[in-house]
Amino acid sequence: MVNQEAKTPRERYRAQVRTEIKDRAWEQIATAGASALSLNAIAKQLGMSGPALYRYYAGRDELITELVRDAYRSLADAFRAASARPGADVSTLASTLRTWALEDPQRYFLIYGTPVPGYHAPDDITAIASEIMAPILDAFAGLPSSDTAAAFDAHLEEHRDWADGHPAPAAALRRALTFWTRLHGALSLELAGHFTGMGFDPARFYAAELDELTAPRGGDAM
Amino acid sequence: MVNQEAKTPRERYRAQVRTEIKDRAWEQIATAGASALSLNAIAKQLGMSGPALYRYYAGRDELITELVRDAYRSLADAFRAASARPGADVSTLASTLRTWALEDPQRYFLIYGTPVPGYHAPDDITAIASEIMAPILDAFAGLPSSDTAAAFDAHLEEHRDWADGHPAPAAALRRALTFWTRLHGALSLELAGHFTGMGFDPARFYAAELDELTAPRGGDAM
DNA sequence: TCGCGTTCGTTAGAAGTTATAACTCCACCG
DNA sequence: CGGTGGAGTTATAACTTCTAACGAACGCGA
Repeated sequence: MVNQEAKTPRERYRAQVRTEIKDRAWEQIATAGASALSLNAIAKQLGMSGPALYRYYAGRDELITELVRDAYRSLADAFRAASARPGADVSTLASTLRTWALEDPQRYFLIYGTPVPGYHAPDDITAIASEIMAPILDAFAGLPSSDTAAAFDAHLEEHRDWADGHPAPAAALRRALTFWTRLHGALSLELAGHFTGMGFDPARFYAAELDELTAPRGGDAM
Repeated sequence: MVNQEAKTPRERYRAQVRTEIKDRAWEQIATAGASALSLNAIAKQLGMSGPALYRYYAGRDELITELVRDAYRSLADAFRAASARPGADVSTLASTLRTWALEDPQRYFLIYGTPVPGYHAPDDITAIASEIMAPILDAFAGLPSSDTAAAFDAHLEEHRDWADGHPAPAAALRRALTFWTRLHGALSLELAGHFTGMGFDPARFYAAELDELTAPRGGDAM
């Protein structure tokens, strides 16, 4: 989307049709979920019939993989932009995540939802996934932390490869990890509709979870 | 499964075939996920061809709904059994949840995974869902709690319908809620494979999260 | 014990889906 | 201005869910 360096008119056209296909795919996914995505329906919407689409994507899997890649990149970009804002902190990231998720729940589930047992994401996608972790680590590395050594911190100190050379202490790593998992827990259950009918406000619960995530504790200060 | 009161031989046979169908469906779901569930394949495995299956289930949706119901009931039963064990506490429930989830990840995702946008679960299923909450509420109601009033607790006091008349204070309700969402966050990300390649032990992280869930805090004692 | 009706399983078929193969045709590049 | 490669087409195969119509078997009641 950024590098629109299309020299030949053919490449320009091809790129345009590809994004058009993805746009329709996102519409379908937003309304009916990823499992209901139909290449045929997309082709019809574009005015061309069926197999023409295979000139642009090798198949359903390749299209979905591309959408997953875009979703990851979108979230990574949102995080990067949010953390670049002056005065940005953990709370900024949290609200960015929630806003991004509510913007298109199915896009969120495309990343953090039910995985297909056989499928393994390509390397460049997992690279973007780790790119998402960086702003979170940054945010927690700058936060004052008076941790007592939780048992998990020591374990984490020996397995900090995923931090990708980030100089944060193990306690910050753990905080970044819990930031991720707890907010995912609250968010995915909300988006999946498991809170409907319970009455309380999901946004307040999310805020309460975030609050506990940032507030230092007394004894085992998290 | 419990009430095997099948009077007529026809009903006996019918019930047996229905469970046979569900067994094959579970096998397929465990290996290929719910989206790849094929009624035709199940019929072939049972030695009968295609449309015969519609005598037993009105369609794919009804079969999946039945599987979802069974999954909920299975988890509810596991929770009930675990909380009935002498010395059972919050940690017991947590390990029960994790064991149950690891036993069949796709069954877990059938409940807490990506929702189909249009679909709305029948009432009896949501009833079982609230039945799952009861043991958690019990466990936290019995735990000593020195909470300062978090803003969310007050909000929760006004929206405690979902607790279904449980006499636990709002603080316990919040703890039960966070128990659910945090463990779901850690568990679903693990099962979805988002921890693979990060190096650390998901079980230890799960234990650390549980630890913080049960340990009372200093200031705002959670 | 015998018949009749319910239910089961079958085949046929419609309307979808993904995906491949073969063919036409136009646009662009040299 | 011609040749080539890419775009889009139809036809086809192999799937899927699901409906309709038919036959056969099973069991209940007389």
